[in-house]
Amino acid sequence: MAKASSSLQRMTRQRRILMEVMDRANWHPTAEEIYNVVRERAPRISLGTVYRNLDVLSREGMIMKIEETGGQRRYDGNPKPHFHVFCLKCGVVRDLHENDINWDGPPEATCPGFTITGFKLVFEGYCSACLD
Amino acid sequence: MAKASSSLQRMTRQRRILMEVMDRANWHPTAEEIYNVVRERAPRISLGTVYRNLDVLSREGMIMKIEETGGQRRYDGNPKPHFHVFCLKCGVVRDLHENDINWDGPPEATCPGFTITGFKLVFEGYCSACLD
DNA sequence: GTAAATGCAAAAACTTTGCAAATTC
DNA sequence: GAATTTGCAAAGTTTTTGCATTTAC
Repeated sequence: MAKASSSLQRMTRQRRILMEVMDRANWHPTAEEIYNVVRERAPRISLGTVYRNLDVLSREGMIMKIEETGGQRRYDGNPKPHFHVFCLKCGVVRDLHENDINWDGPPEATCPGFTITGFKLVFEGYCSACLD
Repeated sequence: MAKASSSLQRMTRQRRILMEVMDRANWHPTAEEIYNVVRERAPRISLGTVYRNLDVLSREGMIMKIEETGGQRRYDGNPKPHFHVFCLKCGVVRDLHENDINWDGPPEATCPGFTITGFKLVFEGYCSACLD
């Protein structure tokens, strides 16, 4: 089994600001949107640094990466288990909490102001070839 | 509510071959991989046509688009409800069927040859602003 | 002091699009 | 014959990367 070494070795100013921004974000921004917010406090930060840190934080389980959005990837500063719903037309993403879901069989959810038509469920882990 | 008009108006040679390829695909290819297979039978097809048809077919529910893969989007020729598992390291995607999942609460799955560490659940539909 | 992280800019990767020509019904 | 679809090529988007410099510990 691969050693789970932390990738968070140095708390740089840029990383700290990014973490604070994600912690306070109450929506599901794209990397570029995050970049624009972080830039208010770290004007010289680069988009590359934002991407690198978002990768680190999501690998460390401190944020969530949402790929199933029908468009650009989005990020969620809340790492606690919860789920999402997105609009097939405009792409907006909203949170869904465990309590809003009927777990009696394949999940069903109701979300005020949303007509849900389906869901996607993807598990993740390691195949035996990659598990050393 | 928007009219659910079919986007499959003409069965072109390219579209038919693509549909046959997807129907027989027993793995989860990327658009480019599909392009390479289809090209064996339709050498002049363009990657743009592949993308356009993959979009049409997934909007029509004839194939599945898998975005939550940690990398490139992948496509699944099987439109029947089923789920996926992917390797966080090498990115391989495998199928999971309903019966392999424990639906008693938040889903748990076992998949031979796979160590599962988590899952993502995303609902889709239409927000009230987009539902006309 | 040393290794990790950044900024910059370029490149890579992926996807969409405009338009004339070809094709389907 | 009319409207859809294609091929081509270009452009658009999104993400990653190499490398010299800076920064954290």
